Amino acid sequence: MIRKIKGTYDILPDEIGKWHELEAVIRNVSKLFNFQEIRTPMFEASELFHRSVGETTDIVKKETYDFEDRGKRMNTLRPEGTASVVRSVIENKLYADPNLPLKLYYYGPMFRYERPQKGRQRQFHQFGAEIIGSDSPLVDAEVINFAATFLEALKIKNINIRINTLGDAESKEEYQKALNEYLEKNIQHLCDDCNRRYQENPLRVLDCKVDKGSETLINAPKPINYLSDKAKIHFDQVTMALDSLGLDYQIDENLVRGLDYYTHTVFEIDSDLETLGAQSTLVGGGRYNNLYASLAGPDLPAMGFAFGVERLLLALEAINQEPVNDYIHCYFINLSDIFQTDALKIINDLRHGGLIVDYDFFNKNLKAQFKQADRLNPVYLLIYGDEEAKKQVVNVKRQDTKEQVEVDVNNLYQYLINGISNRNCGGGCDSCDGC
RNA sequence: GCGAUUGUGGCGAAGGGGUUAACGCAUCGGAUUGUGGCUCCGACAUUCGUGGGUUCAAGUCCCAUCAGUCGCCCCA
Repeated sequence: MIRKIKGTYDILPDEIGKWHELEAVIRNVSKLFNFQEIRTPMFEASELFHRSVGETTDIVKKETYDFEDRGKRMNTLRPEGTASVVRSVIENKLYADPNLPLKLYYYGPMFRYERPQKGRQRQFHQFGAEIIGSDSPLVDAEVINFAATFLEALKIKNINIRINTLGDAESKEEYQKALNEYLEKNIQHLCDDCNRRYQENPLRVLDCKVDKGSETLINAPKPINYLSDKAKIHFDQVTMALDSLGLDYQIDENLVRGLDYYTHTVFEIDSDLETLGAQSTLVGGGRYNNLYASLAGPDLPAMGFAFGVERLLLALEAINQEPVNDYIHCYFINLSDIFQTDALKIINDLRHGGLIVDYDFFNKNLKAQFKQADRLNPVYLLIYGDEEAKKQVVNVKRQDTKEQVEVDVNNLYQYLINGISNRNCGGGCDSCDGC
C-alpha cells in the first residue's frame, strides 16, 4: 500500500465542512478590515527564504523542503508566507498603488520538515495578513486587532495576547551587545539548550521554557530597555491604540520570535485550550521594517501575522460545536427498469431545479434502498416503480411526517419545493426561479 | 536530530508460549420478493505492521526495521 508522506494528512469528506466554515470566516473578517487576498506560488527560488527568514534560523537551516529542478535551479517549498508576499509586491510593483498602505491576506499550505506532533505537520496551513507601506503605530494595532477580532469571530475566547518590542535596527544592535556581554558572564547558569542558543541565536535564550523564572533570566537585559527614543515612542503609541481598542494584552519582555526579519512590535496569541496539546501558539507576528529593502525592493515598512490553521481547528474542537446534520432533499427509490422508464430524467430535472437528489446505483432491493435513504437523511423519499411509471406519478413520502402522497410527474417539482425552504442551486440554470 | 509509547478485520478492542484469534460497532444476506429504522437468525481475519531469530510449538519471547501517536528542539 502506498501511504501518505510523513507529516501530511488527508482532509476527508466528513471533515471538510469545518474547513469551509473557517475559510468563510477568514474571508468575511478580512473583508471587514478591508484586506484583499493575494495568492502566490507554493514554491519559490530558495534564495528568497534564505535571505528573508534568515540563514541561521532553524526554519532555513533544517526545516525547508529544497529541491533542484531540471534546469539546475534550487527551489524551496514555502515554509511561511511573508517572504512570498514581499517578493510579489516588489516584482509586481504593487507599492505604486496610490492607495497605500497595502492590506493583503493569504491562505494556503506551507511546508516545514519537522517531526510531526499534535498541532504541527509537515504540510500545514497558514492564514496570514500584512500591511505594507506605513510605519504608523496604528498599523501595528490594526494588525493585532485584526488577529484578535478573527479569533472573536471564531468564538475562541480563552486567549492570551502578548506583545513586546525589539526596537529599530539601532536599538536592536545596542541590545544585542548588552545581551552578549551579560550571557558571556552568566551562560553557565543556564540549560544546555540555552548554551547552544547562545552560540546560534542569543535572542532566543530569553524565551527558554526551562530557565523561565530563573534569576539569570530575570536579570538578563531586555530589549524594551534599550529602545531608541523613536522606537520607544512607537511602542508607546501602539499600546495606546490597543488600549483605545479595549484589547486585553500583556507586555511580555521576554517575547522574541524565531525569524530574523522582525523589528519593533512583535506579538503572539496563545490559548490554554486542552485540545491544543503542547503547541498553544495560534498566531504570531510583528513588524518587519527592513525586509523590503534587504530584498532589493523599495524601503517599505510592513507588519503582519500568521495563524496556524490546524491549531485553530484544534481550538475549535474544544468549543464542542454541534456538527451540522447533513441532509439531502430527495432520495429516489427506483423499482422500475431504470433503462426503460423516465426515472433518470425525473431525477435530473429536480437537480436542475436546485434540489439535492441521489439514488441507488446497485440495483438494490426495496429494503436496501430504504436503508441507504436513512443514511443520507433526505427530506423526501421518491418511490417510483412500474406502476407509477405507467400512471406517470411518483409516490412522495415526507420523512418527518411519514405521509405519503401520489404526485403527478408534471407537478412533482412544484410539489417538492413547497415543502423545502433551503435549496442549493446557485442560480445558474434555465429552470431556476432565483432561489 | 533526541526521547516515550503503540501497531490484531472497514472501525473499536480482548488474548502476555499450546494448535478453532473473544467480543462490540459497521457491512451483507434472510425472517419480511413494493414500504425502511426495532427484533431475531446467519455470513464476515488461511492470520495479528514487516523481516529475521529462539522453540516441538510464536499475536504472545528476542533482535532489527517500518509506520502512527505524544513530547523535546523549533515554530503557526
